[in-house]
Amino acid sequence: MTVNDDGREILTLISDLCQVVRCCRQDSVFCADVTFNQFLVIDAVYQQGSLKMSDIHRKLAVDKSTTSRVVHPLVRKKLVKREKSNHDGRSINLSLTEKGKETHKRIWECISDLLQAVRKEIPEEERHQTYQAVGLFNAAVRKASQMQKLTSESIRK
Amino acid sequence: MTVNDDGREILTLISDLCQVVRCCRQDSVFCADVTFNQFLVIDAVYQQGSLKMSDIHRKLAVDKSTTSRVVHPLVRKKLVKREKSNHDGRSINLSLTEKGKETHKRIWECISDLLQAVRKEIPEEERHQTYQAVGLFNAAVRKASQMQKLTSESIRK
DNA sequence: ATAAATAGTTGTATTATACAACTATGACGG
DNA sequence: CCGTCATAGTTGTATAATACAACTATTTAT
Repeated sequence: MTVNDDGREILTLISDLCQVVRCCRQDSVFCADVTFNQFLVIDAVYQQGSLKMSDIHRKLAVDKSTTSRVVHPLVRKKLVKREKSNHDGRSINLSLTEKGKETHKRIWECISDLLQAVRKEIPEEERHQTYQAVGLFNAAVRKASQMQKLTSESIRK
Repeated sequence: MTVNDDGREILTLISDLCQVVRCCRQDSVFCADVTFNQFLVIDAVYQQGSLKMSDIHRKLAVDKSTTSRVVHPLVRKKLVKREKSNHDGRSINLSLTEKGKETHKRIWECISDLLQAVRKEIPEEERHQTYQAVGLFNAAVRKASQMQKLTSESIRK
């Protein structure tokens, strides 16, 4: 396989990943009226007990404005609570309300089915290796994108 | 690792994939004023020489209306040509214009850098196995999603 | 004390996407 | 041959995700 063939294979994988990501995003819509992005926030806060907006922004790797817009409906739905930080007047801490914890539980039950179904589609002896490889691929694309972005930015200067 | 741990690991992988997919979509914006989706269409038509709208719809796995809306700007930009099919009065064939072919070439040169950068981030002896594993993961998520959708639809009935 | 950096919000805009409803055409069965 | 069903594609409508820019308020560094 030549260098160019690898390129095409990687593009095909990325294209397929786009579809797969879209599938996952859809599946969440019929569960507790929470989008996939919103669930990622709820889940992140759930795991940590409490998170700052800037933590979410970094963890999801989206713009601060996007973080604001994903979190706001969760506050409005009273799933998430926001409080000014004690240490930093700019900072806001997020935590789950009781309702938020119940919602997380319900969504996790929903999404667990999907995740277990995914798990079962992968032969048992290949699971660990598959997870490793997907993680490696993720890291590779992320790093390559960052390098590309820096290159493009320095070209613009 | 328990069943639930696997679920969480799969969710983490999917979440990271969302970010990675977003990175890829962004990188295309500064290249020939064509979005990533539009490039996927151009690329698909380029590889085949000619494709029907329904082929694109199936290949990208998006709604027919989405196919319409991704293709239309390409026709407007004169990168893609649409012609009524000889065999089926409903069907439309797409092919690249000369300008479209040139644009494909330029974008491919752009995106090749990214793809090669991704390639280099993966140790040589692990490349093939990584591509295989990502493909397997893609197929697993896709299949699981489809089964989930069917289950949810039959529950609604 | 001042400048620079950070946290977060809001304005603005683009892109992607799906569901529903529609028209036009083709396939199929009676 | 005709009616029904299916398919191809478009358009209306709407939601969600997302980023850049500009802003305010607060913290940090000089």
